[in-house]
Amino acid sequence: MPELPEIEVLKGEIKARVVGRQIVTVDVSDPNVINMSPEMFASTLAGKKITGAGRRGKMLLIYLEEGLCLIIHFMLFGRIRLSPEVGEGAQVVLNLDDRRCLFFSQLALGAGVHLHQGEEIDSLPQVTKLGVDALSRELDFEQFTRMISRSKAKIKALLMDQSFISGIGNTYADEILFEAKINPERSGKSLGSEEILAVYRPLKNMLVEAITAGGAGSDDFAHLDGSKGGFIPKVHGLEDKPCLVCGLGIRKTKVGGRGTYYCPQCQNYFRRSG
DNA sequence: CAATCGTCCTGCGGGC
DNA sequence: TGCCCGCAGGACGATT
Repeated sequence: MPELPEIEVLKGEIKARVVGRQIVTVDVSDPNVINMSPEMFASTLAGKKITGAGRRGKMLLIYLEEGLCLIIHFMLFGRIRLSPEVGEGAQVVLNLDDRRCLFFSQLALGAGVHLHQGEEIDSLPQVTKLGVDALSRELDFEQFTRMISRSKAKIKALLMDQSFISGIGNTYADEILFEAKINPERSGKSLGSEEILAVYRPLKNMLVEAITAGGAGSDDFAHLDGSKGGFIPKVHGLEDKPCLVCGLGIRKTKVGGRGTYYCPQCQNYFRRSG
């Protein structure tokens, strides 16, 4: 499922390949995923030029002429694709002036393509709720330490809490904690300064590396052209596979109701690293 | 078929 | 005692 790096990759692709194009017509075959009548949606978008792209947490922004903005949340399986032909299962199709179309599919569980005025975006409830962006310079080590050490919640739950830090989902939370050698069940409060640094470093670095790699290589993410990213998880989704560091089997549990993968040896709960 | 995913919401209980 | 916070559990919908 698309997290911060995947959205960032899509944002770059929109900027490189779609900005400057004009939307000619719009087809909506699933009105559930938009936030107004299909007629209003289509007539508002028709004739508008695509002017930019952005991101808020795990949401993709597509800016248009006249201050309009599409805000897209992909949730679990949502897809966006740029192609000369509309793919199967397209729910919303933007037909562009170069005969290509930008279309969305597999939007479910409240995922959607919502049209707003650009200046409204940062007042939307789903945006105001977001905590500091994981890649923001504002989230420096001091700030991160303050936030983590104040909380009794489990570190994995904290990393995934979008109102706390935005952009990190289940996959990268597991990968960051594996890299940090910190057990996902440890509370924020229980972490010493070195341990917090051990989480902070991969938090910043891994997200950047994943963007550079073109996002996740998993089946649930694809680029605008359908190709996959190159980021391969070391623990997430790899139950019973040998840990790349110690060779012990990777274990799966639940933390905060989410499937959680970790190495019981490298991420021993009682391990103390300092 | 049932588990799963991310988000939102509700209700419970522990701890300050 | 009262309040806040963490967290479990359910709803949602489609995919594996």
